[in-house]
Amino acid sequence: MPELPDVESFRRYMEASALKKTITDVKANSKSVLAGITLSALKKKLIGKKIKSVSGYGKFLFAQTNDNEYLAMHFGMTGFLNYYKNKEEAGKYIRFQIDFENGYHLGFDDRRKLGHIYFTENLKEFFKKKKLGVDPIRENIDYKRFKELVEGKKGTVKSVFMNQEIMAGIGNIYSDEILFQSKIHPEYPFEKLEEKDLKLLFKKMKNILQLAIDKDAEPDELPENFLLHYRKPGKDCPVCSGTIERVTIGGRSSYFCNKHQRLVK
DNA sequence: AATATTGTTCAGCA
DNA sequence: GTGCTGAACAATAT
Repeated sequence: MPELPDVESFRRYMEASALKKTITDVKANSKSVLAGITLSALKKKLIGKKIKSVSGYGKFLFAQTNDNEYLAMHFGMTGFLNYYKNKEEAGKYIRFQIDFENGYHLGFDDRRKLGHIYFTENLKEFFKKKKLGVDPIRENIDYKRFKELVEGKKGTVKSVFMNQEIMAGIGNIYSDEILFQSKIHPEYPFEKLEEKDLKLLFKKMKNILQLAIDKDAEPDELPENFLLHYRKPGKDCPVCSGTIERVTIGGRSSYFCNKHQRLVK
């Protein structure tokens, strides 16, 4: 589930496994996995180098080399990392792989091939090119900053939270969760929100993302009454007597409670 | 067998 | 310029 909390767990995983080891080879098994760089160019950038640090921003993960350049990863819908030694431990859908001097490999596993690998010399430039908005967690934004970011935004509440150009990192699952816990319908017009709604949304956004990060983005570790355990039409709402319904926004399924998330106030 | 899926991007349209 | 919709990308899982 590669939204912000998931990417943060990948960051820790990579930090714990792939740091400070000399890279001996780089492989790409899928035509579409590399974006904006060829395999031969990437090899020149990585072989013989080490990863110095790993950082996250929005749904991107960045591995900084000792040349102060960055391998950037976006995990699409089904991507994750797998550090392993023996072939038997390799994931089923490894699209990209880094080999280390110690005989271990870091695999980029991505069943649906919607993830991409980039390389950049400059993070700021990369953010700009990707039109990446502010990461609410990594920048630890306060309410004032949040208000500035969403000032004047139109469209549905859900689409504003999903829009990576406004704030980076929140996807379908966590935007639904934030709205569910804030008791706001996903199709409610953003511009009609009152100050108290905005305050609640901000608070829930911070709380939910931080809790998910603390729990390593493991759904089983998150509270039983979170919507993410009930993403199916007809399920009983875990916090009231309502029923979970589904509506399509921006081509994605939004789940919400038909009783405590009202479209008309 | 039909339908749904954690993401991004782009064309077309109002 | 804004926002919405659908399609494309791709491969399962239920």
